[in-house]
Amino acid sequence: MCVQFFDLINETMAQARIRTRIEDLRRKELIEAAHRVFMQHGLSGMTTKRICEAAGMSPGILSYYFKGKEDVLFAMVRLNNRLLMEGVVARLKQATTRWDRLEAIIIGNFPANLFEPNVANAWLSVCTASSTNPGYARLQRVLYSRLQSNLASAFAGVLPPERFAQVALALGGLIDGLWLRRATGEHLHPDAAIALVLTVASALLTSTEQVLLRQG
Amino acid sequence: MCVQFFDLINETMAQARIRTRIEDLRRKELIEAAHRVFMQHGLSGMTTKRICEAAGMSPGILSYYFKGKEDVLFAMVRLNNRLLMEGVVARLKQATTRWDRLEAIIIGNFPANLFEPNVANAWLSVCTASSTNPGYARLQRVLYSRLQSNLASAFAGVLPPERFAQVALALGGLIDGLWLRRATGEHLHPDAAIALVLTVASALLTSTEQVLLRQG
DNA sequence: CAAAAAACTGTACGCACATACAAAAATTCA
DNA sequence: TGAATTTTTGTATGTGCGTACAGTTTTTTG
Repeated sequence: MCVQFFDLINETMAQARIRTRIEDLRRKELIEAAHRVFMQHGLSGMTTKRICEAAGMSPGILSYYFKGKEDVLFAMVRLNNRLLMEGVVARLKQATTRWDRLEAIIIGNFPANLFEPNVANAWLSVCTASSTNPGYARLQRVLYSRLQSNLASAFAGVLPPERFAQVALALGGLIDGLWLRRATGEHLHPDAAIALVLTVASALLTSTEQVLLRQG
Repeated sequence: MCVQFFDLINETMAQARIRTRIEDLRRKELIEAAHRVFMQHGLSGMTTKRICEAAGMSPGILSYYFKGKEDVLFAMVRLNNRLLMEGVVARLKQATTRWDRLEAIIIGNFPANLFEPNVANAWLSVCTASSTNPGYARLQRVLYSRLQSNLASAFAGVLPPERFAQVALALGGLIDGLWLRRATGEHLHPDAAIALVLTVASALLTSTEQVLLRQG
């Protein structure tokens, strides 16, 4: 969930007008600065002033290159997605059996360099804000459905719909819950989180189901 | 987790000075108004103005009866705890076997009248804020340890420490994750959530462990 | 029924923030 | 080089917020 969270459709990228090299550079710098501030201070602490400061620019520059704060945030989310989804997709492509795909999804949801309190808190910030902000809510929906379809690709043909819904909710919920725990500072190694989710997955699936998953 | 969340030690209550009847009444009204605002708008939307408005009073009244906004929040949390914990405690007392206790804990974590997007969002608000606010962080720690000790009382003598840690993390994480999913508006009946957590618990425990739990 | 105390009102102050924008600096171009 | 354009700066404006408090109304008291 959390990794998929950093995803967004690149629609605005497609209709982007031609820009100067400097404009592209500055936008990139600001987005990266926003990313750093976001990770360190969370969503509510991500002020325009801090972003500009982190980028080494004057406080008013943001409104010159972006429509507003939200604009930067969404650009930032796009950037993160591009970086993070590569790993997940690569893992999924290497997988041969359905069980490998399941493992790839779970492992991909706990990247060692991201499963940290700061990142988890930043993610929580957006989860919380999505209750009032339609933009974030839409984002959440996209990410949720991506995890869902990833899991569906792993379980396709093995689990009946009803049972798939149960397993997917358990695994997805557990993944989210572990990120939430990490956000509160609980000491939890990514490998331990992966192992736990896999343990639950094994426990939840019957032996015949597991055989099917490992051979398909 | 979420139910325990509304818990707080009644220390400030104990050292409370004698108050007029009106003062107690107004404080109560303001706390209940804060609760309503909190549930509807989340933590960040819980402004003093809105609270006073919801209580049908003038905007400055809050600073007359409370030290500040935080003061109201913590009073509100105390109130919620008193209301909600009664149900959980009652269930725990009726339980005879350890398995009954486990069921009581899980059921108590998904009260039908509370497992709703508004409440879940409010809970998430505080989870998020606890990363920066030490007061909220302390609250979180108390609630977490309460769930942990509740689970420990159910599994005592049956699971070795290491295995208990695993099961407790899985169940606690799943509970949190399901609340988080509810916060995003996912349609999820409390009974379904309870059933899911119980299913995972059954799947995670060996048959001999389950026998021990059901007879102790 | 005054006088005193309590309860309440509305406003004003200070702060943090997003955003807009005029002016200045840097860069490009002819 | 000198004008035109782009880029950057610093600040100003407006908003929303928590809080304090002087003043007003209501209640209690003797």
